[in-house]
Amino acid sequence: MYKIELTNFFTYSFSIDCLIFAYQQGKMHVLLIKRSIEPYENRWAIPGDLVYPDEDLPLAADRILHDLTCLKNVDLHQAQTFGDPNRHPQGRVITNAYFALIRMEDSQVEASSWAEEAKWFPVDAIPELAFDHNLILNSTYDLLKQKFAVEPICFDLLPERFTLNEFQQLYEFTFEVEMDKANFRKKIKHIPFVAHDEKQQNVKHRPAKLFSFERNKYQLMVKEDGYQFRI
Amino acid sequence: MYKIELTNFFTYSFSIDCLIFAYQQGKMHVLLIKRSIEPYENRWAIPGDLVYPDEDLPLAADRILHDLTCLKNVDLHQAQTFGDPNRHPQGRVITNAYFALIRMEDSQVEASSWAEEAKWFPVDAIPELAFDHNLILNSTYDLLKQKFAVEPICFDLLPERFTLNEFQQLYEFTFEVEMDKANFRKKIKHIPFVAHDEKQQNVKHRPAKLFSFERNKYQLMVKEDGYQFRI
DNA sequence: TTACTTATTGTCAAAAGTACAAAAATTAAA
DNA sequence: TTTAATTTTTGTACTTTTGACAATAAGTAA
Repeated sequence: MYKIELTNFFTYSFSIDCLIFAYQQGKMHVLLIKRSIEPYENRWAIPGDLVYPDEDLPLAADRILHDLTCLKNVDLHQAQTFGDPNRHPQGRVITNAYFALIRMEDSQVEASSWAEEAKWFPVDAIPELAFDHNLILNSTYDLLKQKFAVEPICFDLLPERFTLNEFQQLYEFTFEVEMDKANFRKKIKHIPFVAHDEKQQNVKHRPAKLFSFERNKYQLMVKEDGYQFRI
Repeated sequence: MYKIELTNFFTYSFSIDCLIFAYQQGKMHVLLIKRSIEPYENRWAIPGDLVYPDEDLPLAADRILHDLTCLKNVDLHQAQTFGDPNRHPQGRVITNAYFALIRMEDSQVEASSWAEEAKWFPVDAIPELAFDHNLILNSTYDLLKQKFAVEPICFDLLPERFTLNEFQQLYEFTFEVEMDKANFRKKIKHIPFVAHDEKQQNVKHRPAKLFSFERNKYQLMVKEDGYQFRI
């Protein structure tokens, strides 16, 4: 009985949109695709598609991202859900945003399926997108910046080995502040880094030491000492 | 053409679950209802129901909460979305959690519609709930604690006028720490409070001064000085 | 060798945090 | 009315962190 009522509500569909961010040349970028289908044909959009009726959300997010951009093994985090009844011109589609942070140079992006083209855009120069995708992008980017301060996700954007200056530049860009180098180093003293013997190459000045974020140690610190990452 | 394809995906329904928290007698509580319908008849559950085909999510959250518990004018915040294909025994129902913080004594709760009963449970003594509601409750409570540290939402739990000690107790409960009274007061110096002339009543010792959180001033500080609430 | 550039470390004062103590305001009992 | 008891509120001395700025170190290029 109730089951019959339930089917009355089968008038939505549900999609996932994947916001892939990368930091390159001092700017944050986001990966967009050009739609080759209606609606909004030829418009730039966040890669996203409908979830299969029997598909779990995290798996759907992986599949959809791979279908459209060929990206694999990306660590997607759930963000907000957008459900304005009029957000899709052809019916009710509620969509759940997921985001991930990646290193552009380590990732092979290739448009596929109904994505005609895939391209990185600086977040401060986004064209008018399909659907409510500008809203989704802005909200998710804000959420991202909030998470930056309390979870060590920013290291997904940096090379595996980075200089403290690269880290500082990312920090300054994200929080829109400037900091003294010496003071920044004091501020991050508590973060578990490995210092490598290796140094920066091909610079015409004193090369900086390379560091890595020590994820294992971080997880241990969280578990054992209740460590709270905060920058 | 695409439209026809889209209807193939009309095999979900979408619901909203409302997690209402209140702090009473040194403990956090959450409002649950007893289901009078299948599935999970007679089980305790988070108040939630299906979203109408044409209804926006925030409005649906308000309506559903009111339908089941008679609560009105509650400030609901969006939380996570749960979409395990098997979470509902009668079909695919993706659900979006919303949460709110309220003062128990200011709120008239009354079970209504298919809710047979509505009752407050301490979060550390939750029975086995319908569907995946234990998971939803735990995840949302964790999220709540995270938000506590960076948004001034905890004042929704306190009386309009509260003593600094009441505030401290809520703080200590939430973050599971103990603090020296004097030091706590220094820590919160930056938060915009109004000190009232009024004092605590009916205590058999020196009565404490009453304070209120100054929301207007807070919003101004955020806007003008980029103030970041952090405790 | 020297000039130049950026990395890294150090210093000192101010601000914030920590541990503990003292003073103040109220009730209840002597 | 005084005193004890209780809790609020303020103060103090010490430690740690932060912020502004200077000094030193390690490279490149001429």
